[in-house]
Amino acid sequence: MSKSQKNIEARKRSRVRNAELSRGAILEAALIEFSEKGFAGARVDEIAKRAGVSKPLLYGHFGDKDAIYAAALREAYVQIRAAERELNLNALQPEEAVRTLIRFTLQHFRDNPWFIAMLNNENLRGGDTIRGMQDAEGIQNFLINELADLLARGAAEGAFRSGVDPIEFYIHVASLCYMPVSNTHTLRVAFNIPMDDAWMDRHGESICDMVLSYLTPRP
Amino acid sequence: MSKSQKNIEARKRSRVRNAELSRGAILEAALIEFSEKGFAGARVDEIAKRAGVSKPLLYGHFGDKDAIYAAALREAYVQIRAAERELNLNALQPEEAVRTLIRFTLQHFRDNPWFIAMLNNENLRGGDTIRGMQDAEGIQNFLINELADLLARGAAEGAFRSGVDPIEFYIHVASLCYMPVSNTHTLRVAFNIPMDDAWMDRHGESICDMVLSYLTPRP
Amino acid sequence: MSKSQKNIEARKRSRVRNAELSRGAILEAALIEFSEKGFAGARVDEIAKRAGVSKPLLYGHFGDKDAIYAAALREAYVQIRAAERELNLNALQPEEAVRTLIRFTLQHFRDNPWFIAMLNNENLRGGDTIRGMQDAEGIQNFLINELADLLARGAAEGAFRSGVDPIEFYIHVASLCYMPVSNTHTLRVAFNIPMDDAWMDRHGESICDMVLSYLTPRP
Amino acid sequence: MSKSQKNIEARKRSRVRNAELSRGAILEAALIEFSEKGFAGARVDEIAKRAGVSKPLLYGHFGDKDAIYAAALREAYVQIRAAERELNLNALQPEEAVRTLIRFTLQHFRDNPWFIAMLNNENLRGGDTIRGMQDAEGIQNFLINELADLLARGAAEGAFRSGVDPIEFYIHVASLCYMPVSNTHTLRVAFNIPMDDAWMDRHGESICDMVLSYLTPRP
DNA sequence: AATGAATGAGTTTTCATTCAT
DNA sequence: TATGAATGAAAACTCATTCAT
Repeated sequence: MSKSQKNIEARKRSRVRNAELSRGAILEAALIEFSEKGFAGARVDEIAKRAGVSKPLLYGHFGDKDAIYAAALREAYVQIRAAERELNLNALQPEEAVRTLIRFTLQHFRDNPWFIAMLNNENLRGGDTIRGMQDAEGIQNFLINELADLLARGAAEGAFRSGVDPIEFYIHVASLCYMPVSNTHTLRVAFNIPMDDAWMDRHGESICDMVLSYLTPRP
Repeated sequence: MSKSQKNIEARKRSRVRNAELSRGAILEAALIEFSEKGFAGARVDEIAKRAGVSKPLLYGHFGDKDAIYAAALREAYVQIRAAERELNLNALQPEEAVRTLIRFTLQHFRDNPWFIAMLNNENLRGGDTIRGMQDAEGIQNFLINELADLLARGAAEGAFRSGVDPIEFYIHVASLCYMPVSNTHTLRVAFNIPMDDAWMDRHGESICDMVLSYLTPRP
Repeated sequence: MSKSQKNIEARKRSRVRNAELSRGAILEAALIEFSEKGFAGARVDEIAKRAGVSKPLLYGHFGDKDAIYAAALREAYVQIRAAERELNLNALQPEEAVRTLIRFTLQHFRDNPWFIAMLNNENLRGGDTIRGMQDAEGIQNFLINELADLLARGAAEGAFRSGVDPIEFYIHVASLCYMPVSNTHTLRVAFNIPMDDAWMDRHGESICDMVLSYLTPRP
Repeated sequence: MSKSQKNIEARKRSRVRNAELSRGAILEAALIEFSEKGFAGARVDEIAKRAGVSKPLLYGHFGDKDAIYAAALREAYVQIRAAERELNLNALQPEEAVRTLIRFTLQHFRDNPWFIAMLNNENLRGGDTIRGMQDAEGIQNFLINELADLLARGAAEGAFRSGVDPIEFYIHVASLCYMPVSNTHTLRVAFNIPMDDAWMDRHGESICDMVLSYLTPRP
């Protein structure tokens, strides 16, 4: 479950003591640790060691384990939102844009398993932490706005049926892409299937088919 | 996250010493505890207390925390499979059968959140335990067989397109129903939507639309 | 650390429930367990399992772990005394008798490591149990009497110096034979020597030399 | 079974946090506890309490109970070797040197019963720990070298027979001095003898007689 | 006489958190 | 700002012993 770890590296190199670097290094370490072990399984010691920081420093920055977790969860969203901004659906034909969105979403989940892990953990915990996050609401507005434009454009061109709610639609797409990644291990065993890259790629195309058949207007 | 607790109740009532009853009570308690807290967060003390049993008895029956967890995971599948057998898709028209399957699956996940919790936890742990389970492979054969029959029947009648793989198809259905339940909390905040029963019911119908549009043959 | 285990076998064969057989089987099992693990390390469960007996039966016979230990310690002496009665020093020339005694003693310790283990454990415990044993005093009278005869005979024949105290003498002999067996492991490492059968045999002859040079009258 | 406890005392006096001092205090406490109760009977709680230290600190320093035991065993050898260096046999006439060695060895064992206890425990455990000790081999080289010199000198002067192996010789001496101390309790009961200081002193002289008669050249 | 089922009281070990410098 | 040293509280697991049949 690799992550950028820019700050961790930077902090280790620099002899200068820099609060911001420390903070960033701790966040990256926390993200790794929490996503790999869950909240209860994560160890503050391990986060400190990974960040190359003493525990008192870590506590000084964040307060307690809950606060570190909350910061790491927010960091997960920050990082994932940054990646999503690279998507530019406006430049593509509607149908192609949908295929691009789906392939991107699936690949995105496959590439960043720590994000899925953080979401799953947070949901298992009942969402207490994200509910308390100040600026969390509307956290994925960017994507939803892009999608709303796309759906409108497709409907205007006659390529898509009209009246599709962008949020509901996005949840369908996210569901179809999320679950095979999130539940890889249990699916592999329960259905005795490989769940390797080839399978996943094929499954992605199947998702495209389903979604597009849904969008295509009926005669 | 309520669960049946039949054995727990029975054990409390009976004055008789009965190993099987104790085992069952422990399993029920373990299922509750592990699904609510995850592996690392679960407390053996709590399982014992909930089962109305001493810790040594619990360890005597299962060995260690890992073994209790493994038994609880298997129990989750056992219980969920039992419920699935009540579904009888053969008696329905193909399209109606698909709607029934989807509504059942969604409701099933909503009614048994402990099952989703167990699956998520196991996937977060990397699937180590289910991979080691002896009889786990092909764990959902019953459902897949029912589905294969249904898809074949629909195709024969001209109601469905042909060539749909039942496993792939089931994974789509499961994905669409699973994620909104599993990720209720983060979705609620990220998209600022209610995620209540009404929303969920509507979403279920939307899933039906998508899946049926996928199955419907193109002209 | 093999032991006769006659009773254990007999009990397992017999379908008849026999209190004496059970007692014997428990004692043998206890002797093995206590000599291998010491008092604190020994497990009552293990004793019961080895004896093929339920724990309540075991407790019914002896009372508690201390009592089992006390019975096993007595049993150790009973068994070792039985073996010593096979020695017949009277039939031999004095010098040969001493060599025989030494070789026997050394071999005896090598063959019955559980005896040494029981003695060491009891001494580590401060001898509380043997001090409380009723008939323990003068537990090795047989050997001492044989020795007293031997020394007197040797002195009368001019082969040995006179005035050697049989108990003190026996303690020297026992010391020389006991320690290399009892401390095999630490000696092997501390002096980097093999402590194998060949070494032990040679050491036995060296003990004979020392003891006989002590007994031999000076000019 | 008293021991020096220098570090324990020092740590209690000082308000300063000092890892080395803590380590030393734990070692002293562990040596006491393990020698009094054996490995299985020793309590980590008790070691911590005696050292005036919390359990986590103790585990932080050593790892687990096995590791504490291993460190205590090494410490036992370290302390006993230190004491042995005070012996200076070179300055004495050969015969007097042997008497001095024997009296010292016996007194050494009487004064430091924890050392005998540690050795006995380790041997009861099968020597697993000492076998794994890195620098354990040749642990008593100093004494053996002194002895080799002494035996050579005695032989050169005609006081001793020649060809006596120093290790074998030392094992005889150690055996004669070790067993009466190690087995005091069982000997007392088995032979109904006092085993008090007077008896022990007399026994020491008897050991001198035996050893010197062995060393004395025959005509 | 005998035992499967059960447990109170520990025992080792861990972990989030703080102290002293 | 930073950290090595330290710990209270709790967690997993064990064990001698007893209950109910």
